[in-house]
Amino acid sequence: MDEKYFPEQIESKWQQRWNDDGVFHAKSDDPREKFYCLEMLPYPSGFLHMGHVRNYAIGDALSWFKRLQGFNVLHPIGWDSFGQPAEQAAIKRGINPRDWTENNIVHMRGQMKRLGISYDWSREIAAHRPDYYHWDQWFFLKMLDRGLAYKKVSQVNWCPKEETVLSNEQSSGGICWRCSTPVEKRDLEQWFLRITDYAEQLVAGIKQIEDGWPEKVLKRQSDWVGRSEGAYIDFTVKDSKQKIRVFTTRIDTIYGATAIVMSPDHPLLNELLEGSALKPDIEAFAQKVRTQKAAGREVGEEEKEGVNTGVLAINPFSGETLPVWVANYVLMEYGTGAIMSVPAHDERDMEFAQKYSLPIRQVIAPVTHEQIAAEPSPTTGGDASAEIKQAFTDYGILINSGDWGAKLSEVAIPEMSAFAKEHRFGEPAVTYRIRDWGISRQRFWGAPVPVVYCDKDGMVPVPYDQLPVVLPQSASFTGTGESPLAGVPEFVNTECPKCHGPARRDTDTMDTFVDSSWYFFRYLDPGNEAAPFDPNIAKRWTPVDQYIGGDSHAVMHLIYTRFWTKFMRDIGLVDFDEPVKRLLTQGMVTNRVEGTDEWKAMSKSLGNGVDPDEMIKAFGADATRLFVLFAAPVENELRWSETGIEGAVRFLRRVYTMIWRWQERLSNPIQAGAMEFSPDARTLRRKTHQTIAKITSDFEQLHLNTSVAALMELFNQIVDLNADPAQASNEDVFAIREALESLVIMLTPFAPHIAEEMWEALGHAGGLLSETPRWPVADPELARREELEIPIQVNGKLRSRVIAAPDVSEEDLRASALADERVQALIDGHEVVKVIVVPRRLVNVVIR
RNA sequence: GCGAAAGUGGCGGAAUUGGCAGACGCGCCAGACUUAGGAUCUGGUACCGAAAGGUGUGGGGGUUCGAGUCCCCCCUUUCGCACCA
Repeated sequence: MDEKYFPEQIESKWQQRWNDDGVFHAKSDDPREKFYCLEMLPYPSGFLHMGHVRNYAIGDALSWFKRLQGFNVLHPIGWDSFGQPAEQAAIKRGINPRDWTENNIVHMRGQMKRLGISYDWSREIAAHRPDYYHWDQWFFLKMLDRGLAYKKVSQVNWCPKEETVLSNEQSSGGICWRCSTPVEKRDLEQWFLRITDYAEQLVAGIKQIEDGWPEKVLKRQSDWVGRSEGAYIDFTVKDSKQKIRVFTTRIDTIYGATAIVMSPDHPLLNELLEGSALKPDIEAFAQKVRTQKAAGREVGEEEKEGVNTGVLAINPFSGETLPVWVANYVLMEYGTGAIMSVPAHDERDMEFAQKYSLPIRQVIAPVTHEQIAAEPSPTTGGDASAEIKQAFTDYGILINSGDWGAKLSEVAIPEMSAFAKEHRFGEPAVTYRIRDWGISRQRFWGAPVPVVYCDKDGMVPVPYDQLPVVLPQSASFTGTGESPLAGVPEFVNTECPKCHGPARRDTDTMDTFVDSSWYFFRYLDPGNEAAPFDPNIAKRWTPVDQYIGGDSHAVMHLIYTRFWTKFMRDIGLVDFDEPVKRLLTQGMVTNRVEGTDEWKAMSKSLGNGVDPDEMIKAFGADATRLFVLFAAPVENELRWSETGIEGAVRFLRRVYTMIWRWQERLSNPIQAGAMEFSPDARTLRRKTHQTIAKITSDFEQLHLNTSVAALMELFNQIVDLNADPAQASNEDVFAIREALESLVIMLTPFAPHIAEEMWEALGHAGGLLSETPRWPVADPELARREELEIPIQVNGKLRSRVIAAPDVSEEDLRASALADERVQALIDGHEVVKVIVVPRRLVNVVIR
């Protein structure tokens, strides 16, 4: 041990020691209470960036905290190693994706180890290895067995830059999640997973996790699923048996419907227009809309456009005849692809009606609480003949609505739905916005879809005992949007499992989000060759106690993994609905983009990246991690600046130097006996216990920045004591040892290497981790303030203070406030109206 | 356009949830030690004022003995959704 602080020596020493002793090995048969701490597994791009460092530093701090508290902590890591960048490297530079990926993993694993993150490396997994994607394929077949995987031709999202299909979640907002390129639409035959079958559960399950997940993420998920309650209503086409079914959430406005509007893609359209002179015009219009849509969504709202079909339909409630239009603002993907247009009570319908001079009829009137109380009459609340220019979209009271007049919307909606059902022209209905998950990718670097096609037997799943379907060594990487696997005859040509005749393999691979939907279950049992994992072992560790990652995955990974868990529950692998109890979405680490005022996430292409290795080299892993955690609350954006990190080094060095200074004195035992603490020593002891209490509770809420601040405060208090090791009394030594040992233990989650080093210097052999919990427990007596400095206000303004014992009575406090000289001077000549005494807080004298 | 969240020193950010605003750190200023200082240590650092004192948490109003915190209006920023019937 050296008196000077050389981080690289200390860090490599302890990394070696931890590794040799296997201290981060989690054992499934350990009887202590478990804690599963998980960070989102990285894509092996080649280099860690500071965002990773922040992610792992947070998870590591929590893992250490729980370990020191005596929990059996599982803290694993792995690689989300299938995906685009590997293939791009192959296309651009001719490198084999497998070699590229493996090399990157080697480098990044080294970086993680140099950071000293306390992972259980024996559980490391990688998605691109056959022993992992074997189980992706297994899950796919299970879904196929249950009808949850299916193939269909549909309009899919296509990223023109990456030349691949994207799921709806990956193209949210109309742009590619990875490269932000606007997506186009293409008709392709694709594999889908029926996530829509779980739509209801994905909404309902939110209740189970609402205490542990950020509200923001749950709101996005709930919006994404887009549950909507309403009704289907059938409008019979005049002079025909055809019915046009619409979905509405506002059946109470149906008497205000002045048109039916259909999507240009509506399948019924062709039939309805049979023999109509308008057919060519309408088809031309539909084609125009399709072209606009395929080009990708424009920024800003498109003008509403439509054409009258000449067809008429009958409103089943009123018997009224309505024109049927086709318009670009009605989406085939939502509801039934047709709507009833109620201009008076829907903004979009209003805009459309105004443009094409459709009638606007008010059927809902605003209603006040007084009116509700006063038993409203059919005419209450407004003049129906008045011209309306703005849609009134709130609930209100029905007018001009036949038998339903005078009812409140809330009452009319369920009654009218039931009426429609009774008379067989409609029914209550729930619709969802979420669409099935398209998982086919025309890519090489992914898990092959385990299905073959036989001329005789058609589509045949690969039998479970023939898994995994292994990716070939290589392929021709052209980046043309064709599956590279299609160009590998050894792969494509196979034997039909049923008839043993010649057959062709499916040449698409699965979305990499399949891999990440269940990876944290594989950590529990990574070597299992018979199943993805043993349910009994999983029971021991799951659900995940704390998950940490960026919120960019709020409606991608995080919704897929919830879906996957519910599926695993249905096939008996797990016995719960929600995989993650608590979720932390950490803020991004940003850096100024060279030559601009913009702060953006660090990336190679922007040239604003910071290399963690350089930080480690210059300041040490401990200081780098400490700084990242101290610089901002974990959920905030962290704007990188190198000036602050020196403060972290300075702090660590000062603590280290102090330990060194006291080492000798502290390692000699002091005689037990009655202790008489000096006022300064008492102050230090109180500070120590207050700090323990604060940090312990801060950790529960992951307020890591304030924990570090509290450690610094405690250290400053020790410095203020300014004791000389050679002269210090036994009591001082006791107080200082208590403070320093607590400080070292509580510093461990932030700077584990130097903490271990200092713990050893304090005379403890065997390292900080032990069977008995080391985390200090605050003495409530000492953590409480010994005396209070209570502010005295006059008319709400601070005028003086009084020192009092914590248990001072209200009367005494009032008396001492009124006796205060300053206060008396201010009272002089005024009337004391009242004196407010807040126990332990303050006194406010109100004068006039 | 709709929705949500947030506006506190030069900067990152604290504030036991209605009770001493600015903890902790960065930066800056002064001093000490030094051949030297981009090292270290000590002190200072919201604003106005020589001081006493006054003013201060985006702006305006309100509730309260007391408001960074609660309520209303406005402004700004960030994020999410963008025809979801």
